[in-house]
Amino acid sequence: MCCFEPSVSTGSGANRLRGLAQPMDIRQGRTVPIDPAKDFLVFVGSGTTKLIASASGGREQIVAFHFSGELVSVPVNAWHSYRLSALVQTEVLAFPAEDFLGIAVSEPVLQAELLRRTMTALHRCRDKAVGLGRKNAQERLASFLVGMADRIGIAEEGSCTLELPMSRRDIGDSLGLTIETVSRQFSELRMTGLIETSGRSRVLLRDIPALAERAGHV
Amino acid sequence: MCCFEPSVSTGSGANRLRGLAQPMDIRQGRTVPIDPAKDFLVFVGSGTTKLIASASGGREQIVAFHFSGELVSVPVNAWHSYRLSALVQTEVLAFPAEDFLGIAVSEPVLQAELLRRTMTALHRCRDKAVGLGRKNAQERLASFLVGMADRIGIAEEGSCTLELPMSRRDIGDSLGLTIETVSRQFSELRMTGLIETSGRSRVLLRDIPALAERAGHV
DNA sequence: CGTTAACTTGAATTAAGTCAACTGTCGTGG
DNA sequence: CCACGACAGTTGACTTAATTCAAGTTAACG
Repeated sequence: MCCFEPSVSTGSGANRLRGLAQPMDIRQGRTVPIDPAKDFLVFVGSGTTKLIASASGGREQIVAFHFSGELVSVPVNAWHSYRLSALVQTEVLAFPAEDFLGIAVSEPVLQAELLRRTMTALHRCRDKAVGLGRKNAQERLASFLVGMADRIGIAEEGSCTLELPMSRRDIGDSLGLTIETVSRQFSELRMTGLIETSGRSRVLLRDIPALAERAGHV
Repeated sequence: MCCFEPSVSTGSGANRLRGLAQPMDIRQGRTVPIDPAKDFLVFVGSGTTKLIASASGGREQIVAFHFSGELVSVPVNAWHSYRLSALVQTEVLAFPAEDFLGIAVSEPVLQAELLRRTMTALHRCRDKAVGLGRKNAQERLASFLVGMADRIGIAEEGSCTLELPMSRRDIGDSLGLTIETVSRQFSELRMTGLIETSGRSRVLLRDIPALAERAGHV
């Protein structure tokens, strides 16, 4: 459970935190059931989740993916309605944000960790916004792959293997593209030899610097 | 200087914070000069700023606007290069993020405020990502106007006046659109009677609920 | 009052979306 | 272990929203 767990499991605030949230098992494809009346902070103990925003007209945008040990802020009073959904069998702890923050005030180390994570999420979200606002389909997919390599890639000599837990639809919903466009861009990258794929979920990144170049990362 | 100033100006950490940053006056159109080797936290004392990300090919995406009393996190180790630029004559305090956070650990109230603000920024950024990923030009502009009304609008009976400090280019760079498309959408909204404009910067929002509807806010 | 840069409008182009048909993968049950 | 069915993914042809390029207008400042 990564670097967050120590803060949770020690100190006087830890017991108070435990009282706030029951551990929950979320089955693949299910939404984390949270009270729609307040903001939540959800800790992903194991598994993978996606944070989905719904706009009008049934359009959905995946705002972030989360892996074991990560913490997600799920807002409720926003312009769009958000929900957190499990990509695989996932264990979570869902804390009402206000209660969590109340406890964190008296636990500076916990609060500092929370702040650090929130800033990381903010910086990721900004980089994502740049991609959505100013990049073409090819750059978006390249950027996505490089980003995933960073988080869940298994490095090999000069290359990197990815086992993607999300479907092409999820990738499209994350990149602001249709499933068809994502597919075409996969084919394109395959054609140029930058990646290889096998089955639906395995991707081999053959040259990450070249992919980052193609992603338009400055 | 809003609700952040009290935290800065009282307590033992306040003096330490003051030692970290000289107040700076940034002239219209100039970039806040910060050491490109480390992350910064910039407090906007008065004025307005834009946080710009540069992707390859000279493309720019404005990631956020900031008004008096707000705090901006300017990252350096990200996929894109960021800079903070003044839309009008602006006073700022620029803190090296690491130093600021070091002091904040021993000032729970300051840290809590910082956390609260960072979460607000994250939630705004997510809503923005939804717009960039899944909305058409009309919805994006409507969303922008409603958002600005929320932050700097002068409410009147049933309507709201905006004095926009940013150009059409800035709006385009913020919405992931070209200046021409922004202009056409302004005309469109004018035509349908949802807004009136006078001069380059004044906008009258005649029906905010209708605009929010058109913005695709759920 | 004149100049200049910001903004607007129009016509042609293009990247991505849509619609439709086809193919491959993977889990199930014979 | 293999065959089948269902669904995920791919590919192609056509459409469309937004961009690009170009030519006016208008607002703001000296």
